Amino acid sequence: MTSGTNSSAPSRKPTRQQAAVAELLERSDDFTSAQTVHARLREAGAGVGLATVYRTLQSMVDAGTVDVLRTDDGEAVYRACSTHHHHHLVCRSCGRTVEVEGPAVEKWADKVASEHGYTGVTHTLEIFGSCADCTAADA
Amino acid sequence: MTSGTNSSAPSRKPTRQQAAVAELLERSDDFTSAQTVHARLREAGAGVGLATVYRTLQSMVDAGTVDVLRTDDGEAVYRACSTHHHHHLVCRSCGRTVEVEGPAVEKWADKVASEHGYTGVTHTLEIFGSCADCTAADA
DNA sequence: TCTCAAACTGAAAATGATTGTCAAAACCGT
DNA sequence: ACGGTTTTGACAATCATTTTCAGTTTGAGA
Repeated sequence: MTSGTNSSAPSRKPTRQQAAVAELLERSDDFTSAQTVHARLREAGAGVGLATVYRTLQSMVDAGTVDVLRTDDGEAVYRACSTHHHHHLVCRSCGRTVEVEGPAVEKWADKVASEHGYTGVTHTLEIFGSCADCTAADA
Repeated sequence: MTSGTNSSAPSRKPTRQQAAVAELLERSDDFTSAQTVHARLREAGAGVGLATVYRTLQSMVDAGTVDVLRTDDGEAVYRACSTHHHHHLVCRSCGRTVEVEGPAVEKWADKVASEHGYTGVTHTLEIFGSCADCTAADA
């Protein structure tokens, strides 16, 4: 129900395709959709099946090595991120992303939730804006 | 490009279908998907076309009378909310939703963003957990 | 009230991301 | 090399959402 690929095993050696997806993500700074990853890999010669891209991305999310969020139109986008808890400051135009932390926010969310009797609390927080370069370009 | 239905006009009298969708949302406490709204209206006798449900929901979002967010699987869900800026505390099991405010969080987000040179900042923040009732039921 | 154009509706078809299927291919330990 | 397990990938199936387009409704004016 969680992954289907591997669940609790110490993780095998990544296959060529898995490595390709992982490396592509490492190289790009912004969130990238599965479709785009697939297209880029194809262009780069190292073709990887679309289904495999989705599967790999999912297991990476499960493994916590990749963050995922949804664009306004519901498309899932992925990004290789640091493993500790953080949030994202994303440029609305170019996608440039900065990881940010806000310990105070975490505490606030937990407090508010427990005040209302909620347990097992998690939260999502993304900040959007126009980065300096894009703001300048718009002028 | 924004709505197609109405954009800057002082808004006409709502049609029977639009009223039906609006009333249904008013009556339900939790976030509801377009598909569900459509199904409920159909059951209730007052049938409204699926396309119309989507169109109506969208213009309500544009008008700011309804909040929208995405479930984990990317489905859009809607809820009639107060018009001032707020966030949601949503029960993961039953969907029970509480509107919460966090002025400090707003300021923090703006500050962090501007520190990184981002302008025109917006953000999304949702808190998920298991409400008291559901936590009890699980025991 | 009659008329016409603009706005609205809805059934059906189109779209597009994501997932499921399943036979072939890559791997692994023996 | 051999049998068993895992992964892959082309393709079909799903499913929410959008678009199309012809028929209906609405509103302002004659």
